[in-house]
Amino acid sequence: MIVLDYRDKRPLYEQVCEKLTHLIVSGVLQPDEKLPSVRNLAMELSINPNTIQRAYAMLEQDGYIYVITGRGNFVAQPSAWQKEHLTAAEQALENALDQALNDGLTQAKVQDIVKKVFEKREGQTE
Amino acid sequence: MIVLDYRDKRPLYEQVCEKLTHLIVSGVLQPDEKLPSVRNLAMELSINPNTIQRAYAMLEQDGYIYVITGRGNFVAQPSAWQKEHLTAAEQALENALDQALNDGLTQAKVQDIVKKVFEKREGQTE
DNA sequence: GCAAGTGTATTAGATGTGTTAATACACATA
DNA sequence: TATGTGTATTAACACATCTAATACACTTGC
Repeated sequence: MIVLDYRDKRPLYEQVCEKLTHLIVSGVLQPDEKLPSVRNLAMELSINPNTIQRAYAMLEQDGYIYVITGRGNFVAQPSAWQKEHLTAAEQALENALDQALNDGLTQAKVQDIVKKVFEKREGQTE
Repeated sequence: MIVLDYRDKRPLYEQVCEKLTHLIVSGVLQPDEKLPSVRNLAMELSINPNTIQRAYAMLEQDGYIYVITGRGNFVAQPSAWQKEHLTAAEQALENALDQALNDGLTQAKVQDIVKKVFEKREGQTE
């Protein structure tokens, strides 16, 4: 379900958080679907339950999952996270574009890269 | 010359590095211009000289500055850093675009944001 | 030559974050 | 009642960051 990258310098709980978010947003994990228990996922990834707990707490904080004590963690309805998720993604992209122009990339070069990334996608999923 | 942001979660030496890089790339600091001494900049920013030293070492490593022992640190010629700086910026933008599409932004939405950022720039420097 | 300013190196300590480990408790379900 | 669940707490360790205090070699100007 998840594979950790120990070359990644980010904290483990952040990686877990990001990968689960991606599974949720992409629809691999459906709304109301039960996530692995804290202890099970910790076992599977060979890390401490506290680290999983922290990741789940962040996911709940951001509305991606909801918790029922004694039962488990479940994927929240898209209505709970979709809007904020998209605006966050938009903000991140805007910042990246600003940074790119600050770094001296021309508008033409930026458009080239946009086109390149789009074309790379065409060849894959669609 | 530089203002640190203590709300920023990144290390101080990284902030110093980034801000000096920006001053160099944008031409505010000219080639062969002398940078503030390690001790002076440390005093000015009220941080430890070791932290400045670390930032300068990274800048030298990346080719943005050169060092003459006993004299100081100086801005390197653009030929020493321009190419790698641009390719790094291109790679960063490509990653950001990939992330944006992974996060569910449509190509149309991406183009909207690109256009918006371009227009925002027109109103400023040009 | 000497003093002052420069980069550089070293060692030690304080602090904060991430992670693990070991428990404990409350709740839900079969 | 037993098991699986989330949650909370405390301690310990590793690591990165940052500070502090020195020390040394080099360059420059007097």
